[in-house]
Amino acid sequence: MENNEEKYAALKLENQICFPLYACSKEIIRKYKPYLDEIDLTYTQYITMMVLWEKKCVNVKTLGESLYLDSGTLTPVLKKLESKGYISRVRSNEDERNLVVTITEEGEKLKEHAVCIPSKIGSCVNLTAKDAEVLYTLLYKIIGNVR
Amino acid sequence: MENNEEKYAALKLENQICFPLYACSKEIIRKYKPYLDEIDLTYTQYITMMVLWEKKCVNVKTLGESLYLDSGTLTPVLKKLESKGYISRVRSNEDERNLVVTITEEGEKLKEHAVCIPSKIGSCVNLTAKDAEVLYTLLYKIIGNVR
DNA sequence: CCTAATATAATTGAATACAATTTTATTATA
DNA sequence: TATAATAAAATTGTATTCAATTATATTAGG
Repeated sequence: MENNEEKYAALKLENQICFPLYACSKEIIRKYKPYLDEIDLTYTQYITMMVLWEKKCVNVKTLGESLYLDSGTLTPVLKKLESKGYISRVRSNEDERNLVVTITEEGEKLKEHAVCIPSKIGSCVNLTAKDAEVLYTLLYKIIGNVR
Repeated sequence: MENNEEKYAALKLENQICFPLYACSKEIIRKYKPYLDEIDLTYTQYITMMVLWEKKCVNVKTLGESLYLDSGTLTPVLKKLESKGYISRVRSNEDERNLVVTITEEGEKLKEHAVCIPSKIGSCVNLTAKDAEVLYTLLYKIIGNVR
């Protein structure tokens, strides 16, 4: 009977690796909320803007590959960002299937108000540079393995 | 002008620690899907059952503390699990504010069909024992820091 | 004892997230 | 060229997720 105690050990929450990933992700995103509220963005809108602050212009497919999100998630996010005036959504002339997302002047300005956010989150997460690097490497290793 | 190249470095997706956490969590949960489909559970229902497989009986507040979820998320999940016959939901006699969730015989049986899942996910995530331990420790360190 | 404060779930509303399907456009092939 | 195959977004439906509010129960303080 005593080996029954171990038979289901792998099903215990404390022995999961995905659960703390899931919990950690949610808890950090929760920490973003007050800062993102100040610039009226959700976390999903924020990471979308990150891509656009860097690339200026991107189609939905490429954006989805960058963010690991599909058009089912991105379409409403992009429509919302468009309604806020931060991006434009225009079909490509070369290939009408492609929707080209371009950052606006307003969207560029928002970057100034967002630039202080990463350090605030960083001090809250509070890892050493070494730990952060180890974590970063492990996470992308997993993403590579899983996909 | 060249220091402008660095001014916004912290806003690049590649310099985030939360984004790979978020992406990694989602991608692993996606990997669970075919296995969870076989036992007709979603990931949220699965981690809820994990707590119940271990504790048999728990109130919503304690469950929420275990899973980092509130009643707004848990109430519909628990109603769904009840409709599937895996749990019962009964108000506590001692304190009518508390809803006591108890696993049923059917819920116990489900454990047998779930016990093979962790190893399948583990081989897909494919970390060494050492890496998994490092990751685990870092994640719970962050959760501790953030909360 | 009575009322204010607190505690616990449930409800509501907005925003994801994703699988599956549909629509439209482009490309490949018979 | 005509049609089949493929590709990109959008749509649909289900299930989270969470902040804020509400409803009900319990506890504490006067």
